[in-house]
Amino acid sequence: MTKVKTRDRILNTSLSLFNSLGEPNVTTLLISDELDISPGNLYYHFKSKGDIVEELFAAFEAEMLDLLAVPDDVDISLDQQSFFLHLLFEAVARYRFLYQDLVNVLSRYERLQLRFKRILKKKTEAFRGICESLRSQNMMSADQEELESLCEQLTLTACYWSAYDTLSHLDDRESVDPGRGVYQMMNLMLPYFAPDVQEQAKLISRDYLL
Amino acid sequence: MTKVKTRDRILNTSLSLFNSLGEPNVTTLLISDELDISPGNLYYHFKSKGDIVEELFAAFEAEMLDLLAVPDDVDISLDQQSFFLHLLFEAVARYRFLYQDLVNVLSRYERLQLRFKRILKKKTEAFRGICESLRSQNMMSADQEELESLCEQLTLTACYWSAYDTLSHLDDRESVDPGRGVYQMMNLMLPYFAPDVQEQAKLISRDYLL
DNA sequence: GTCTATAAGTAGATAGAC
DNA sequence: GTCTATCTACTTATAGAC
Repeated sequence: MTKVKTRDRILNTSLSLFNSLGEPNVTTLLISDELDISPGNLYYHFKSKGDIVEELFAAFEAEMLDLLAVPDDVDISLDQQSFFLHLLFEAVARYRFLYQDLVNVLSRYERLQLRFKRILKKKTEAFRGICESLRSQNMMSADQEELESLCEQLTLTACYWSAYDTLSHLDDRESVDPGRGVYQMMNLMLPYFAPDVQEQAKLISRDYLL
Repeated sequence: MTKVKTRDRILNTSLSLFNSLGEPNVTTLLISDELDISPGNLYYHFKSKGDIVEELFAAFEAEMLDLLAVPDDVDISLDQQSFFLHLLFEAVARYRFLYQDLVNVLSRYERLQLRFKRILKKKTEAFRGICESLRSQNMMSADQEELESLCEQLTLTACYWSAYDTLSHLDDRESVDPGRGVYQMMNLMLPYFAPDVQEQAKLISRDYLL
């Protein structure tokens, strides 16, 4: 049978507790309690709480870098683009504990700072790539300054939408719906689309509102 | 001479430490140390750390509600609008500790949740008011759906710009420049402005880039 | 691999003298 | 109003038995 290893159970449970309670509020004791194992056992698998955080971060990082490795010499369709956004928001939502208390987490685990910033930078670059692809297909028009501002706005929104959304229902922090985020991102780009593309984009984005 | 009361010194120092180190990382001992007073003395003035946070929050809330009490039957000019944004970003920057670890702070001081959400709501309403004023002056055009999405985006950005900006320089967290934030907010509205207004808005917003 | 027991450290908060 | 001393509670982490 599929017997999940304790080590992985610790990671899974930690992630889920971090997401729902906030990483700083989750003690190693709570994690081991939730798993019905002893604190000592937890420390057999991870030499510190920070190690758990770092390993979760590494998984997040890997997913992100994989997702953001967009080939930049290919024409991108609106559908591909919204699908990309969808995946992006799902990934962020899965590791939302990082974003919810970002400054706090990054200041206590300093080694993550640079790596997080690198991901942020890649995100902006990916958005720039997408916009430039759309622009080269005459689906979008924006001057350099507008584009720069837009891509930063997209990065900011990709980061903080889930945290902002969480505010609306701080009571149950289990569920997060990535749909609204995608919708919002599409709306950010909308004004820069060509008229016919706008219509198409509106239809796609509304689907994400469920 | 102007002898500042200990109570106020505690508030000022706490605010400044919260902003630069993050509220969860600031202990009552650190605050009293910084002020060269004893921990006991601090607890003479405030019966708990939470009380300090709540009092700072109350000041933030008062400033915000005052600022957001926009009369909604008056025509608003672009200059007034950007000035409003400027004040808004300054106020947020002054209490940025709230935003940097928002979920964490609100979950530990539950009584602040509703009040914070109320401010958020007022913010969105203020933006809606401004947009509708501009719209009634034919300076702006947007359908209801666009406007709703835009106002939410403005609220999100007003909240998180300073935290996002902090990421770029996590090393020195003393200084925050509200200018970029205003620029970014103006850029969000820009596409919905009438052509001549756009030109004017671009000039204004660029001034904020310093 | 897993447990129990416990050390070591830190945070928030209080008591009582001056 | 301010100080010193101290308490309680909690968190991370380790030691050593099974």
